[in-house]
Amino acid sequence: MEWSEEIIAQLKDLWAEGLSTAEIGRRLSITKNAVVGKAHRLGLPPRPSPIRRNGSKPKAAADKAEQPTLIPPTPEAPVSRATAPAPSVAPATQPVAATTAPTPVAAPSPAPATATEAGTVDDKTARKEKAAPITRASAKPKTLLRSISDPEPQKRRGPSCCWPIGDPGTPGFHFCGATPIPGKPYCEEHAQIAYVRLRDRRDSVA
DNA sequence: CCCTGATTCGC
DNA sequence: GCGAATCAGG
Repeated sequence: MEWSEEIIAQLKDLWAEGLSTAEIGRRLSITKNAVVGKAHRLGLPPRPSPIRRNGSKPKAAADKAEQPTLIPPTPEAPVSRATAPAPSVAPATQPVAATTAPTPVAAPSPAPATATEAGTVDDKTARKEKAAPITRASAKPKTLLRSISDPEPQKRRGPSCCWPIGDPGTPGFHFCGATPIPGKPYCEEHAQIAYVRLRDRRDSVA
């Protein structure tokens, strides 16, 4: 796997957007493991994980007998207690990023009755499609990104596919812009990637 | 069972 | 450095 700067940039972006590792993996046509692994190596901020590994290591780690690592008795007791401190600390402008809604299912398509295509396919499979959690236009207040001609495409003209092309923050970045499928934020091409069947998403992309 | 992310470890 | 295998919680 060649982690080009661009790929890495996309990974970072998607990661920052709160997409699941699997989601990111699908989009980059790689496995979630690759995503997670790379993310860690890149030192990307970990996201809420349900698990905490530590109890046991059936693997070779088993012999990793924990050394009685003398841990200094945390000599620090600076806490003036109470939450009073933090005097001139940041004005609490901490945006906390979009960590809130990883999978908001922002699908603007309210009616699952998209018989158009769903009807034919297996009911379950069809409805199994999950809306890409990508927030419409990964337009993060990246300052420099602002310079893009129009931050709100679908505002003035017809809707356009907002699939990100390139790395947000770099000159070449842009959104797909193609005509989206009615009721969806992406064009047909990207909708296929964005909306994945839960059943056989394993090898979707390709 | 499905999902999820984290860590380990052979490559 | 990479990522499959594995682990582990929801």
